[in-house]
Amino acid sequence: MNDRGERFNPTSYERAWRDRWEADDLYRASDDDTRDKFYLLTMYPYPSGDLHIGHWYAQTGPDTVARMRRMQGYNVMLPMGFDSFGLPAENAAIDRGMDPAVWTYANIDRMRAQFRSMGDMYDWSREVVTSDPEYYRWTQWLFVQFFRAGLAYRAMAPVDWCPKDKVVLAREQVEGTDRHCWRCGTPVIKRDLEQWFFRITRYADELLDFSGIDWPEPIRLMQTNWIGRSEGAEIDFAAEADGVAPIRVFTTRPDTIFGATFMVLAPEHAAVAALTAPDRAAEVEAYVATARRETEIERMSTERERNGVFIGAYAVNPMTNERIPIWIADYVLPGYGTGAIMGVPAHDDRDYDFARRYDLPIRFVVAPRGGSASAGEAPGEAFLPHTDDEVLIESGEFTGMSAAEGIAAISACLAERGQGGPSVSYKIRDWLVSRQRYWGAPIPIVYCDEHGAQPVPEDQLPVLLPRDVDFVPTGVSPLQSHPEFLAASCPVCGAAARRETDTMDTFVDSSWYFLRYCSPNEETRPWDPEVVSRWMPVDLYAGGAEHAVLHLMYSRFFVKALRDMGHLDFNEPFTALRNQGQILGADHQRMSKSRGNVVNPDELVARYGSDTVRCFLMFIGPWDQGGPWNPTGIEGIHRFLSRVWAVAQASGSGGADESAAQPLRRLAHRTIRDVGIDYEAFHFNTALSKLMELTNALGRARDDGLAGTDAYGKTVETLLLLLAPIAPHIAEELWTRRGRPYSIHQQSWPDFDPALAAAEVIELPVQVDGKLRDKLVVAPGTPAEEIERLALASEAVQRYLNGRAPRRVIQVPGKMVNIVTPD
RNA sequence: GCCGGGGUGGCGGAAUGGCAGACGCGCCGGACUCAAAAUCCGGUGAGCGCAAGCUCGUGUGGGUUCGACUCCCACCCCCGGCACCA
Repeated sequence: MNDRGERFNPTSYERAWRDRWEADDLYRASDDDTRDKFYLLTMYPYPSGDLHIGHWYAQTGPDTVARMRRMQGYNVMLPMGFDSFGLPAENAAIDRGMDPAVWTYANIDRMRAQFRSMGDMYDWSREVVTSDPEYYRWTQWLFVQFFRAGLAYRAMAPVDWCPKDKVVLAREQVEGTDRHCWRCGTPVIKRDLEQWFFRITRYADELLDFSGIDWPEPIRLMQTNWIGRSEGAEIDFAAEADGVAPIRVFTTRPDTIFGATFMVLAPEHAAVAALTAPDRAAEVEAYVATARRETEIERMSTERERNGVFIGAYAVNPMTNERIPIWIADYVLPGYGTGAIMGVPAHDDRDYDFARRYDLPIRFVVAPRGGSASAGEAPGEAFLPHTDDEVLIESGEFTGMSAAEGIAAISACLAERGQGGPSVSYKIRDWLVSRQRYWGAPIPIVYCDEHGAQPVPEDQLPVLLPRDVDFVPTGVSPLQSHPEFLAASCPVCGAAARRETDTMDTFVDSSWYFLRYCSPNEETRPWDPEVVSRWMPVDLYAGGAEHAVLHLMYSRFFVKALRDMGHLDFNEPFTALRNQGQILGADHQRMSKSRGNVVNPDELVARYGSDTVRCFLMFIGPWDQGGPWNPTGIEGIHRFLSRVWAVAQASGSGGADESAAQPLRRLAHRTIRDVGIDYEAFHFNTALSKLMELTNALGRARDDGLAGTDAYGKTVETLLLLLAPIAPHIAEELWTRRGRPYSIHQQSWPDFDPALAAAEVIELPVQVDGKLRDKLVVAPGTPAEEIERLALASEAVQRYLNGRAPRRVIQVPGKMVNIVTPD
């Protein structure tokens, strides 16, 4: 012991405080609190085994904000849980013979303990584990609601199939550009299988509307692009073949129809077989077969040459009445638009390449207004008109119109003639939710020979996942070979029926977990609607940007669909969203066990304590930026907290000069103002730098003999209150050591006095021609004329002015003076 | 290719039209010590100068402005997303 108190030793008290906070239920969020609620959600983790430093990074920022909100008087809920269904558990079962449930729950136990060492203010009484039957019972219940509402349906869809293992592979189990099976290396093939879908496309337009939610612009753009709304027209081209219906194409540029010189169908298009001329059949069949075998990656590649085959049939352009040849080519995708296009080579890059390759006519029908481009000339490249400076040419009655006018007029004309009309296409597809996997929530459907697919009655939920299954890879899902699981009876007629063996995508689990947190113990319904409408929507959601178009869009879809079914009374799940950056390995690569670059925080916590690790992570840079892991500098943060320790325990003798401590008091008020702003904006690094400045100022004041002043003591307590959200343990320890009442986390956030926070004197830079030459020290509010007089009187300014009168004097009040010299 | 984010000392970063480099790391010097560690104090963008001070400096090249890291135009590089969507 010395006069600065005992040594800073966080391990001596951190754990004890966490135990006490937990024993006292300090963070229990009450449903009946009358204060304003603040629901802060962080993305729950997959229980992969151990927490890594990235989890600490992601969680510490939101915890800091949650703690400040609580001190500001909000009823804060910060829940935590586990997204515990998924492939890694099943892999552990296959590779190591472990029961996926045993593996998963052991990981959860370990991670829960690691989470507790962070000191975050989670309300663990609300914990949600998605693989618990008490949870997935309601995931299944939701599936049934979607099914009844027509939002869940079954359809054939191509899936990746390993011909050696005879098993359906998930997208992430297909590796490399040659698309081989991750287990045996055999190239995968496409197979059509019955799959379950959620009809998210029904909400495409509403999902494009982000009004009223405060989300990062990049995320909104990613979702917008993913949904990919395009306005245009559908146009019927009569087929020159007996008994074949007109072929409908989708185009965003109906104004260019007079330039359509051929038609291209996707190889999968339903009309191909009927249209193909006998002498073309062999070539067409070969092409279709190749396209079907081809991998998505090959087909999607923009590098490859566009190729196709003529099918020996013709269609009629409804505007020109010309016969145009029909081709098939794999650059036309079966799933977008109508799977058929009109080829306008003069005004579309892809059609241009195709026409050049196969010597198809290229006809210009759009030209610059007043320009002299003539049709029929071989162009250097296709050009895409997109402004009103261009007009239609060679387009019959539409010649002379702008592109926009042409789109409207031609669409209207086609509609009038019953040959199509305005139309909208989307890139987004319905959400494929079935997985041919074991470790997920079973899809609650049974198949009856008589009544088809029937939902399991709600009072029979959950459909429990059997535990006594064999994980030796046999090529089929373990559920397929489990007779007791398969056997069911039809809910309609009671006859023997077969149970669905597919399980749900884990993104279904995570599309509603934030609702379950509100009333996690409901046994007769998924949530209590009253409690949900009290807590929801989430006020602030913090997590990684990698979920921009998956989880974050699925959750929006769920909320909108459940609203329309009458289960919810709001439109959006997450009012505000903030994305943290990603902590990369020291090698600048994404952290992963296989790369061996994962940083485990446990040993850092053991060495420096939780507060130091928290502060260090928040100090290394802007929270939304992330970056490669580099522990250099953690000592500096440890020193900072050690200085906090020292200045908080300094004691002074009486008779200290209170007025000499006035600058310290002013700095304290300024710091209250600035740190509050920074925490709210997730600028934790600059908040900490201001706390360091305040701490350093306290150290100087102590060395100047001011430790006994009232201002010093007040400033120490201010420092502890501002530090409490980001370094909760040391703040509590020092607070109670000063004899202040437990707990600092139940204190009010300090107020600042704007008069004290304002600067007492201003140091005003004086520039000559924009270059700094001198500084003036003036009181705030000094009149401009006085400042100008002082600036012009400056010796340095006089030297540059050299006897001349200034041409101009520019002042920015409180900021600077600039003197502009003549010439 | 398209969309988004970014590029500032030896390093992490601060400043979003007004003193570039706050805060911290590292390094250099000093105090304390028999010595070291720890701690504390001072210095630390580059160049020139004994100094006062001057010049240059925020990816590159232009521009706007009294004044640009910040705004505009063109380009280079790094990271992320999408990728034949008609």
